[in-house]
Amino acid sequence: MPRSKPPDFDLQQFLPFLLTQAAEASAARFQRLYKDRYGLLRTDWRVLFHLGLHGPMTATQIGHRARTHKTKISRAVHRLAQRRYLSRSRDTGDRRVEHLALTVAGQSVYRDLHAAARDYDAHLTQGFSPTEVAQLRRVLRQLADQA
Amino acid sequence: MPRSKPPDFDLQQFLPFLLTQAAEASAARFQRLYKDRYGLLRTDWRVLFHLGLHGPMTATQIGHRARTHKTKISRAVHRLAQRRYLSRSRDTGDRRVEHLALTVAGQSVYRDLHAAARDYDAHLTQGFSPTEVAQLRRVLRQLADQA
DNA sequence: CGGTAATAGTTGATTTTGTAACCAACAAGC
DNA sequence: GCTTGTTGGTTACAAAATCAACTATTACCG
Repeated sequence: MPRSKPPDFDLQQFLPFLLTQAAEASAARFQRLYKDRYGLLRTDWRVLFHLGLHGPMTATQIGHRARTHKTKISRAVHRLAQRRYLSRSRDTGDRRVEHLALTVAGQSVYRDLHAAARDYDAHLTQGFSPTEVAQLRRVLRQLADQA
Repeated sequence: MPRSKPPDFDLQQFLPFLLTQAAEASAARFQRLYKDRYGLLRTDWRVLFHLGLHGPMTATQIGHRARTHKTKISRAVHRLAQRRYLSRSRDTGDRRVEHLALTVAGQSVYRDLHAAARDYDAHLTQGFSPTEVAQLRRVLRQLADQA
């Protein structure tokens, strides 16, 4: 008895599956950069990037922007502080809040990875037209935002 | 001293970041279906789907198609077999390989989730033109394949 | 044959994540 | 002031992912 394959649904075309595969493939190669060079985890470089791009922030602010759970942020901050890539300082007004900022060492790591990220993004989008790329980013953002 | 923000690189536009966010957002809502209804893990439903779509396969074949590590597959197969969603049978020619096939119960789960996946995919792509969607899938596949 | 290498699949140890509970500081209402 | 609720952040414990090592079987090759 032959198996019926509905022609209107292919797993390889299923968006969550496809998105995950594209995300994992592209993230895997970028990971080698921050992992091999600096022993960072994914959340670590995200925190690093946020601080590098936007300047001093609090853990909650980073978590909000990066859509990352606060425990993950907390542990990443801990690791980065341990390596002296960032410094923590209590807010004088609200003593629950901690302001995070990159140290000189952290800034140097950030600059290196920032350049690497820019190159890698250019490499990834190579082979597609600027229009395609712009549209891709727009659609992806929309998919990410429709919570 | 004000911080210099290179205008040519925004983390929110960085492809691996954007892809991961879109993937996580879309996967998270689909997860509720297989997790809440059947207590399945992500790899579980992937194995289930592969068997449902392509008929009996071996663990290695599934892992290859789904780009999933063999230990993940092995444990997913174990869970599915435990729940009697699939049956395992040794190959008579090569006694290392095991042929996996959905049981009647497994097929029923598969059909339910298959329909849900189809609906969900339609829901996700709603709001985009067919051209946009086709292009999106094409680009994603290319990104996923450039190992 | 006999030995080495390759393949299918599993298991165990270590790392990382997820979930919930938690502490400390603040805010609001009475 | 006191109680109740909220927020920023950490910690504990369970679930899951990762990586390496392992068994069993087959393939290759002298």
